[in-house]
Parts: sequence; structure tokens; C-alpha cells
Amino acid sequence: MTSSRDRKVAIVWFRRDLRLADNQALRMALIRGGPVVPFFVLEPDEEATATPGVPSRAWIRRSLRSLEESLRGRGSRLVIRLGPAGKALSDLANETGAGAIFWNRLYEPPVAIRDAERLSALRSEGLEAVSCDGTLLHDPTTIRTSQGGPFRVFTPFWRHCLSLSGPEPPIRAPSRIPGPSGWPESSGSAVLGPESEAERAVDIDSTWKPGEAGAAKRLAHFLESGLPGYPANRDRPDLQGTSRLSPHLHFGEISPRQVWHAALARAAVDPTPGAARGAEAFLRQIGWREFAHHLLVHFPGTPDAPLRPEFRDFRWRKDRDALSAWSQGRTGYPIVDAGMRELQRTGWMHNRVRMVVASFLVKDLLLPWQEGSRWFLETLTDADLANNTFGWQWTAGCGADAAPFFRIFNPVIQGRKFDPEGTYVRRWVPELERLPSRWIHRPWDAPAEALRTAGVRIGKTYPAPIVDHASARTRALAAFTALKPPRPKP
DNA sequence: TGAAATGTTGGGGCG
DNA sequence: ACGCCCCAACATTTC
Repeated sequence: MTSSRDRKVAIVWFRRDLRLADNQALRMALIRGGPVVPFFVLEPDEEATATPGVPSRAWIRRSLRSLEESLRGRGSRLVIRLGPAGKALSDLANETGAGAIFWNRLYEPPVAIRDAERLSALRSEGLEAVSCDGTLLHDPTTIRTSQGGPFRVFTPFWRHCLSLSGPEPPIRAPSRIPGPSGWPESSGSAVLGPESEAERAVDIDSTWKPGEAGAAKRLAHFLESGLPGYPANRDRPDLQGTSRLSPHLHFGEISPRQVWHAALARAAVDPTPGAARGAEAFLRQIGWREFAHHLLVHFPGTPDAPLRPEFRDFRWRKDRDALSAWSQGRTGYPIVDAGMRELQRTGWMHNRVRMVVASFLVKDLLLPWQEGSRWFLETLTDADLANNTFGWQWTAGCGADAAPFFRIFNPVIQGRKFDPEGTYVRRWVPELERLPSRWIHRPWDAPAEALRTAGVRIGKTYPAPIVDHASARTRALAAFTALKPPRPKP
């Protein structure tokens, strides 16, 4: 540790930007030409503005390890300490005599508010404190309709984004990061505590490689092999049709700008129309991510409250047993249960299945979308306040550009359409493994003989459906019709 | 980024 | 040969 003041020292505060490439804050720190101290703060639970669940924590643990390693390979280190962040930053600045501190902006309203406070606090201590862009393609506060307000519909929003000049090419990772003459104390990954039983139970490692290198590899592999098939395959949970970048994007192990440019470059190399269409469909998903952040910034109450006011009075059911059946994957609807179990085991769920299980919770069970949102935030490694809030309000029909109230997914049809052979269901609901494809999505209709041969006893080895979908649908339609806003007279 | 109900069309069985 | 009915296939509308 050095006590001599060295104003040339710059601190880079890493948060959900756990990467060295295309990292604007890191670049700003390096430009100053002095030593750089990479810093990560773990906020104590009571200080955390977004409380990550167990899987998310398991992911951070791995990602930090990866970041530490790549920093070490560049002659640097990662200083890790326990928060609160404001005090930790100020302490570190005093210890290192740093003259500047840089970080990349986050857009969750409570985080943004604290960041503004931190910036002015650090500046009043005489530090150069700067927050940079890099989490999104476009700063959501600058995107406006021609009327000057925020967008509420995706298509015009995305068209507007596409009309702007494309994002700058990503910044290359520095090959060397100069360090201070003496390194300040670091608690290292010990601040995370020992890996808990619950953390170990989440199977991340068989599918994922958290960290910047894993993210880059995942993207490259997807672009190389998955682009032409993407529009059709992205809806198939039984295939590997999606990019699976969501946790990497959430933790900033890769930036949307890198994704953008890599996808366009790939489409340029592969001149078939399929590749171009695939790239467009894929980048559109990045667009939904942008849109979700845009909405969260402009409607900061939406994580808890519906955007459409008429939904404030909606009387959701209270049913602890149904909620628990849903979250534990014991609803009796195979595609729903498969999704919820995939989530529980791996901290991830295929997007199509997320829509199916969400529709089931909100429309079939009439349980509050906030319960679903909370469960997803607790159990997803990619738990992202903006994306999650948007997704749930979309499903419930109470958000901007949301699904209309009468759009109710039929879990049997969705299963047949998107998991035609039932391989996804069989993977996550092994008690149905031997059931023929014909019955895999509706075992309650299977003839006794088929059930016996497959070793399935409805209500014993696999639950009977907790609701009848047809009557649940009718019930939901009635409930939602009641709160339709009065139609303006012609 | 739905599903169900209802309407329409056209082929084929059959009296 | 013809009209009638059935129903699958597809289109439209309604929720």
C-alpha cells in the first residue's frame, strides 16, 4: 500500500461491466497515463440496490475470478472490498492518493440516483469522477419521440434507434494495464464468503463459462453456426437456437456494441440472405433489451407497479399452494414444469418457455405478475431488473406495448409447436421420459395402457394439472375484460 | 412474441 | 349425372 499521494492514479470501479474490451471507463482511466487500480465492491445486503439471488451470486463469483485472471495477465490486479460503495471508493481513493475515478453507468433508477450522489460526493473530495456509457447501444435518456416523450411501442422505438448513427466500433482490450507501485489491500473473493450449498446446487459449469472469454466464445460460436437458423430455431427449447448471451450481457462480460458489430461483420462474411435475416432478428433482441431499459428509465415505478393505471385495481388471486406448484415445477403441465425445473437447476430458462410459464402464472393461475417477477429475479443468473420487469408486464398486459389481455398461451399447443418430440420436456421432467411424443404434452389424456407402459401414474409419479386450462382461460378472459378501459365513443 | 370460434371452400363419398 | 352432405384445410373474426 502506498501512502504517498499520486494524483496520476486512477480507479476503475467495475460493477456489471466485468470486461476489459470495449470498456469506456477503463479506457478513460488508461488515457490519463498513470497507474490504474481496478476495483470491485460487494455491497452488503442492506445496501444493495438490486439484491442478486443465489444463482446470480454464483455467477459473479466465477466472473470475478475470470476478470482477476485477465487483469493479472496484463500486469494488473483486482482489488475487492466490502461496501458500502461510497465509503469504499472514498477510502480507496485516500489510500492510493488517486486523482480520478471512472465507472460505467447503470440505468436502474435507484442505482442511477446513488451514482449521481456518489459523483458529487467524490467531486467534492477533489476527485475527478466520471461515469461513462457502455451498457447500452444508446443512452436511454436521449432517445425521444418527435413529441419529446419516451417511446411506448417497440417498433417505432427500434426504427428510431436504427435511424441513428450506429454505435462506434468497440474498443480493443488493453494489452497492459499499469499498476500502482504498491497495491492497496484487497479482501479478494473472500468477501463473497464460502460457496454455499445452495450455490453449489446450481449447475452453471456444465453449460456456461462466466467471464469475458466465455462470453466472446459463446458469441463467436453462435454467429458462426446459428445465424441463418436463428429466426426459426430461437423459439425451440429442444434445440440450441438462441445465443445464450443473457447472463454475459447482464454482467457486462460483453457489450451490446460488441455484439452489434460482430453480428454485422458475420452477416457481411456470409452473403446468404439467411445470414442477413438472422442477424437482423438477433439484433432485434438486443433492441428489446434497449427498449426495456428505456422504459425502466422513464417509468421507474414499473418494477413494482403496473404501467397501465387500470391494472392497479385488478384483484389477483392469493394462492400459496398454486404459487409453490408453479415455482417448483409441479403444475401438471409438462412444458411449464420443464421450464421451471430448468430454471431451478441451471439458473436459466429458454425465452419461449419463459413466456409460456409467465402466461400460465398470470392468466391460468391469476396470480400477481410481481410474484413471478420476484421469483425470476431470485433464480435467474441473468436476473436483470429492466428486462425482467418489461417481460412480466408484457405478459400480464399491463405494460407498454404489452400482450393484449386475451392473448393466453395454451401450454399444450405451445409444447407441441416448439417441442414437437418432447425432448425438452423429457430432459427436465424425467418422470415422463418414456411417454410417447403423442402424449408428452398432455399426459392426463393418455390412455391407461400408454401411461402404464411408461410407468406414469397421474397424481402419483407426476401431478395432475392444478387447473383445467380451458376453464382457466375462460376465467381469465372474464376477469380481464372487466377492467378494460371504457372505449371512446365514436 | 396466441388461441378458439366462426366462416369459406373444395374434394370426395354416396344416394 | 347430379345434388347433398361431410369434413379437412384454410381464412377471418373474436376473445
